[in-house]
Amino acid sequence: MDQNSLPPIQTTARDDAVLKALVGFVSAEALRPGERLPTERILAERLKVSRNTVREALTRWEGLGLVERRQGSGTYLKAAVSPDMLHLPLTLAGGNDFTSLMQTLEIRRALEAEAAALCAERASPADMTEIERKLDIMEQAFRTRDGMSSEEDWEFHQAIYRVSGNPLFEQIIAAMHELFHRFWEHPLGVRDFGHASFPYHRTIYERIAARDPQGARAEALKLIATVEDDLKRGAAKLKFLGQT
Amino acid sequence: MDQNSLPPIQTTARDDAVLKALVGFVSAEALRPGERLPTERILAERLKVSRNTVREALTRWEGLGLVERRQGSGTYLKAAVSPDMLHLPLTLAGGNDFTSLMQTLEIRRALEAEAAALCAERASPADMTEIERKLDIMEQAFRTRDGMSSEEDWEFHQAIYRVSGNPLFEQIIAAMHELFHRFWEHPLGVRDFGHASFPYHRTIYERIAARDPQGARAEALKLIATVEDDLKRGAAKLKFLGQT
DNA sequence: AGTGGTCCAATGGTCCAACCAATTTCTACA
DNA sequence: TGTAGAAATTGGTTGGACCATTGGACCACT
Repeated sequence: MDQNSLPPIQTTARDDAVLKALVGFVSAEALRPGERLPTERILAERLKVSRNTVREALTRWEGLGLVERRQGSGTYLKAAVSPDMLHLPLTLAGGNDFTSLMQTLEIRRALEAEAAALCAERASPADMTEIERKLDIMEQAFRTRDGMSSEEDWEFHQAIYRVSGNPLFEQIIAAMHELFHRFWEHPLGVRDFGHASFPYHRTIYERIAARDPQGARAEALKLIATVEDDLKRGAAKLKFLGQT
Repeated sequence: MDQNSLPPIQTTARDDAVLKALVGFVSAEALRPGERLPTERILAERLKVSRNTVREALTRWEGLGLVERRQGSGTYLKAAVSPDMLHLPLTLAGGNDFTSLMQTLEIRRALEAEAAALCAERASPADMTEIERKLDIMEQAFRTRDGMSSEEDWEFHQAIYRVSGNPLFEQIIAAMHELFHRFWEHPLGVRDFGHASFPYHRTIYERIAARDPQGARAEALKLIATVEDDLKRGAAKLKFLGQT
């Protein structure tokens, strides 16, 4: 039997309907991020549903990062809303241990390489200027403080993601960045952590400037490889010292 | 059930506290996906919180795909829950259009290549047997139906993600698979959609079997490239016909 | 033994009315 | 005119009620 010939019927879908109505409202009113939505009480009255139902719908949107609620103030739009959005809720089993850090690094390696390659294909002259500016700032910070600067480093990489033309790169890696950051603060006792990765920032930039996707991909892979090496050294050191 | 695994929560930040308490409960009871959570009324009573607050917390979890609620039956765990989860709500603007499909394909290309490379490094003999089995099934289905079979094809790729040793690959791509699937059903009028990618499944397998990470990476990139080409052809065709 | 029907308790879904807590706005006083 | 305090606004929480669906128990009939 064809499985699709008997789809489950849809009986009740109150809050989904509320969501749909909200999408329609935001579109009709042309609300832009930062603007305030009607109050829950007004929405409940207009949509002829209880305030509880409105709240469930808004809770969903809040979970998706589409909306921010401020008690006493109101509910504010945080991102553009369109009728044909697609949501991919991901929950990663994170953690601070060596294994999960390596796993997130593997994901980052994959995305970093691809973003660099796409960047090399698509960067406009203006884009290149912007990336070079971020690179200069990063190198300057490196020389001044004689060490990797996670903040300027991160901005350089973000610029590449942005120029890649695919917002998903930045979204995914940004979500994992918190994890990296937490870890960056305590570099496992490896004093020169991140030093090895420094030169590859410029080589990546050069490959992008040369419109060489494969070269950019290769350099990005080398960069992440050095970070992985540092991570492994740190883990080995901790293990040697008997820590977890 | 252990009474002490659901202690009353502290004041302020109610629903976040409820979520934290729920995480603790699931951990303490070692609940596995598919098992049923306590009813909302019981949770409300144990946590000394109103049922509405419990519902808001569960709505969050439902939005994250962690939990499924069935009226009249109960609330069921859909995924493993750990205290240090990382939530990553991705929102794609535009559902079925060409741009967002290409964007997800770019992500998939990145992850597919990396997973194949890792797979080539880490696959055990048993793993290789499993992958080859999936490959045979897929090729069999291809010859029988004279066309790509999204189901068997998907299983082959999943096997690779699994053998890569990094669950994040499967999680991220699985989250996007729904999009691919919806699209696969309506291949944009390209009759032989996916045909071109067929031979690369075996070449990927061969590179993995040969313990050749770079080769596996290259073959995976070729596979996705054929899919992208099909997608572009389909988009051009639609544009030619004046559709959207 | 199996089939279908009926009933009933459990459970999530919705609603209401009130109050709490944070924020904003208005107002009266110095 | 400036500012502290009152009042209104708004999201957060509570408790209670009822509805819709589910799934098991029980029963009559074949």
